[in-house]
Amino acid sequence: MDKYNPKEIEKKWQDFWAKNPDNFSAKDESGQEKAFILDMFPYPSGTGLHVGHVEGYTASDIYSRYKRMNGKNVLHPIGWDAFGLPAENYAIKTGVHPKITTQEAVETFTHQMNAMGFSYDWSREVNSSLPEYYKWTQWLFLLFYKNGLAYKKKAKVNWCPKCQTVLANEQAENGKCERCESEVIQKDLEQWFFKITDFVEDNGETSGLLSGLEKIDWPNSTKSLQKNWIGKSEGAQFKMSIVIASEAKQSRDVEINTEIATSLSAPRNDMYIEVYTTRIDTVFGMTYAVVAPEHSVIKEQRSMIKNIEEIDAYVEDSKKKTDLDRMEAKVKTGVEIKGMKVINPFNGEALPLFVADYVLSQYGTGAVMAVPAHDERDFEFAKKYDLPIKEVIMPIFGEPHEGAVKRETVSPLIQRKSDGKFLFLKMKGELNGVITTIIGGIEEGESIESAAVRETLEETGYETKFIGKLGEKLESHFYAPHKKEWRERIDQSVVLELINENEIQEISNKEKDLQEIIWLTENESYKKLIYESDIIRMNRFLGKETAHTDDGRVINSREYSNLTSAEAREKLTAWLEEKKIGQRKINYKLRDWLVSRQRYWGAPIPIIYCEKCGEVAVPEKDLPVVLPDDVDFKPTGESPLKYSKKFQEVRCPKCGGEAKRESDTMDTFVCSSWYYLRYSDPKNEKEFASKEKLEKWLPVDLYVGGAEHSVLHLLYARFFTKVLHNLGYLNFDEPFLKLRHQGTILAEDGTKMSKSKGNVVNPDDVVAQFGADALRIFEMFMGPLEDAKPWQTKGIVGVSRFLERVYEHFKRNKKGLGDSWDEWCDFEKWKNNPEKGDTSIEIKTILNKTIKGVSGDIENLKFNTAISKLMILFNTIYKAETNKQFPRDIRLESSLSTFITIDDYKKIIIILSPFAPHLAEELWEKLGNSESIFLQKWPAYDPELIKDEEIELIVQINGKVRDKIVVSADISEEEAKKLATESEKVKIHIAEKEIKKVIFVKGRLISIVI
RNA sequence: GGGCGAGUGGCGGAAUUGGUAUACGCACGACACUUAAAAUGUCGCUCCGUUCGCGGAUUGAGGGUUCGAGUCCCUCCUUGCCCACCA
Repeated sequence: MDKYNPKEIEKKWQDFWAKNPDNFSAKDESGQEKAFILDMFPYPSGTGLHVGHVEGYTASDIYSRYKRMNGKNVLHPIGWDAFGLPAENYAIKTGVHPKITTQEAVETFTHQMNAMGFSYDWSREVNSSLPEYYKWTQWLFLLFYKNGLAYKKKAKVNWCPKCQTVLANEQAENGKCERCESEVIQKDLEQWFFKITDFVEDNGETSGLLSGLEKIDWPNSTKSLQKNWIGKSEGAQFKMSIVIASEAKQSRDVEINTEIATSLSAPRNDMYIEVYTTRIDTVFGMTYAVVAPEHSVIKEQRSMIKNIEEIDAYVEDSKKKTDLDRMEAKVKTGVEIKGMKVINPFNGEALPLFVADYVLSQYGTGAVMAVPAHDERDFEFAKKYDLPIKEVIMPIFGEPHEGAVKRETVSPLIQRKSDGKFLFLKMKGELNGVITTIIGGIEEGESIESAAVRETLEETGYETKFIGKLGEKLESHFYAPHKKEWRERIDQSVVLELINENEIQEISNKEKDLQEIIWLTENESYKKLIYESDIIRMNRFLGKETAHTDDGRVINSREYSNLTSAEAREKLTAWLEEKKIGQRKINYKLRDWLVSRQRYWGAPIPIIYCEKCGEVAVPEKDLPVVLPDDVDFKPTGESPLKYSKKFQEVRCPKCGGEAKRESDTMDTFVCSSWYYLRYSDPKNEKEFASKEKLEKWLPVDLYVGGAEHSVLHLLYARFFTKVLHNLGYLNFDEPFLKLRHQGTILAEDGTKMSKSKGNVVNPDDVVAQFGADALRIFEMFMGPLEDAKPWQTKGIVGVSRFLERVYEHFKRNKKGLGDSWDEWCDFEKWKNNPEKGDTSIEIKTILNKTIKGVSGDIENLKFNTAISKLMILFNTIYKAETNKQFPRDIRLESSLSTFITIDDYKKIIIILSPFAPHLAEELWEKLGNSESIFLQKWPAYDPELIKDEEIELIVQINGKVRDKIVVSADISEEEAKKLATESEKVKIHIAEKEIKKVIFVKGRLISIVI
């Protein structure tokens, strides 16, 4: 037997698995418990598989093999997300048909996947670009259409001038095309949409896209990305009447204007704008209002607008701007609409109205109330145009508020008796004749300007009050109890500064005076609740010149003053509803999904336009609408399908008259939104999948794929599942119960791998050099599955050496010194060796521990630690056997003490097998087995054997490790204490001191406090 | 600007979820085998000190809770990813 030769071994077993596909196929008929383990199906690109693919696929492969060996009926399929722009763009450049490039890429991918030893069930392979697949994509489109969930609408859409197609909002990142980076422009076009917004909230029995997140095991980051994308916000929408500017001036009186405002409910006044806000509690701070350039008020009230030319010019100007321009504009721009004012219905104030493109037309009502004191954008705008800023929210200090962090104890210095009202202020100056620093509190409700700090000095009996502003000399006053009045003190000068907790600590170390003063006022109370975030909030409130946007207590708001923000929102909204001026309103950032594309390489939308009958669905019997082959790909702004006569010209299915086909195709995300369902029944010609098989295999138990799909694919797939659940086709409403992302594999220097940098690692090269088993193990060993990890070319030799050693060790464990494998491996002798008896206890223990550990690690997808445990197992055995060096026969003799029975040896090979399937099959065969190792049962561990009889008890003194003593594992506390105190090392440290306390943690440590 | 993570040796990373920090691997060093090198094997490898027994420090910095903190709490710093005028 020769050296470990992965090339030979791997080829051999890949051929074997290809000839025995049943080993890995999912059994429709089996009564065993199912496990659906799914990889995100790849886009078969011309560049082939990259190391990132290999990472995710290896993880799911290990998991699948493990589950099969644990008696699960595993469905582990693969397929191709084969439609898409790159193939079409390549066709435009070279004239090679996408069908051909895609087919070639699929072959390359298939070849590479087999070369990695992935145990897919190839009998269930799907390809979204084949008619037998997209027939059902079209069928699903029609299902949506018939249920009012697919509709056509003229819409302002993101248009990529380079790709010559419409993009979904999700694909127009930062105003740039996701694929080609060109700037996206806005176009008005007839487009198809899916009503994804109908499924944000629960819909009958079907959980919504939001609430459904709560019941699935997904990474939190992915859940929160989806939540943010949906962007739910709860607020109020209300009408503000528009009045002629000159009239508004006369009616300052609140009563009158409130009447005008409330009279909006009457039909005689339809002059109003409607605004949406989540901060109705700040409504009394409104000092102007803003509409988006696209807002209808500009078109409808032209006669009222005095500066209409100026407004038109501004609107024209912002129309020209792309979304990118608008976003990148550092300074907000806008123009006042002269000649009209809007009335704040709450106080009747007439306020100026602006048009500005910092307001988005697509969100809410396209109009907002502006509260510069409490909104950063409004603040910025108000500063620029010199508009008034009116504060109506006061932060709350020293009181529980949203986001407050409760802390039960604080250091003595800032434990002050002041009824929970804290503001950390440092007063530095002369106090009672001594230069000193004190830390003071502020009464709730007092603003910093009126009463800065109150301090009671108990030794004088006088309460002292300092009045002034931060950074300035304060006036100090004292309260004379006998006169019951405040008097000014002139003998002290104190400067007030804001400080944070760290500084308080520093002061405590440096200034003893301070401590004394504080202690004088302090000694009754050591424990107090304070709120850490107060310091930050206070800094923000006092420090920067900026809007402060936190909730707080409402001020300057008539009868609503003194309410908290939350209370005020409730009451103000109720008032709006009562007066019929407005109502509660929930808005979402998520908009309906634009699914039509003016492209060739996608599934045609199965709709026919007839002059008589209008829009007609293609009848089910006519599906699929096949994509024609003879098409000119050159983009024109319209779908290439428009120019295929054969495709275009069609009879109306209703009236038989002349008609035309819809020439748009579907977004590829439509194809990938349901492919996981198809795996359950991939050959079905009558249904997208039979109900019975869907119920057998779905939902997906584990889904592994890149985090870049956190929003698009994963949201759309959930939407599809919810629709199908809602319509009674599925008995589950979340498709993927457990989701894990593989982390990005970075280049060696920690940057992203990219073709342009030339630092892409090609898995083929690694396989050629080290073998697939080595690459699999290496990628799993690099670190946690979900972390981003840099590639380390040198690191792979470590796992390669490990595999070599496994192979070498296998050889060495055999009897005989001949050269041929048969002579090396006298298994009969090994099996029945009467002198050897059982596996040595040390090896048995570590083997059982490893079985337990590796099993647990695979369950938790912690492959890096699983591999390290396997390495430890082999190192232990190997080391024990090689503790004597050459000559070889002595070494073999020495292995007597580490003898392993053939049954235990089998267990070792089995637990290695999911990681290194080729090597494991090879060794398994060499052990004389004819059946594949992957048909074997995963070994169970013996719980008796993993218990340690003796442990190393750690002895700590005052938290420091001072000794380690070997004791029996179930040692009692008394015994442990006795043994510990008898230890010489411990005696030295205890010396004469008294033992105050002993903490005993069974089986682990004993901690002595002196 | 907002959201979510992460900071542990020269490097990738481990740590039973509050109980021996640095497992496993890479790189590095010494030795063995060799004419030599590679390969392989054995030993060493956080830092500082050391009389070679051991002592001290250490998980981005500072503070807190605890008998005990990489792990929990607070502040600050650095960094990654995603979102970004959504009222």
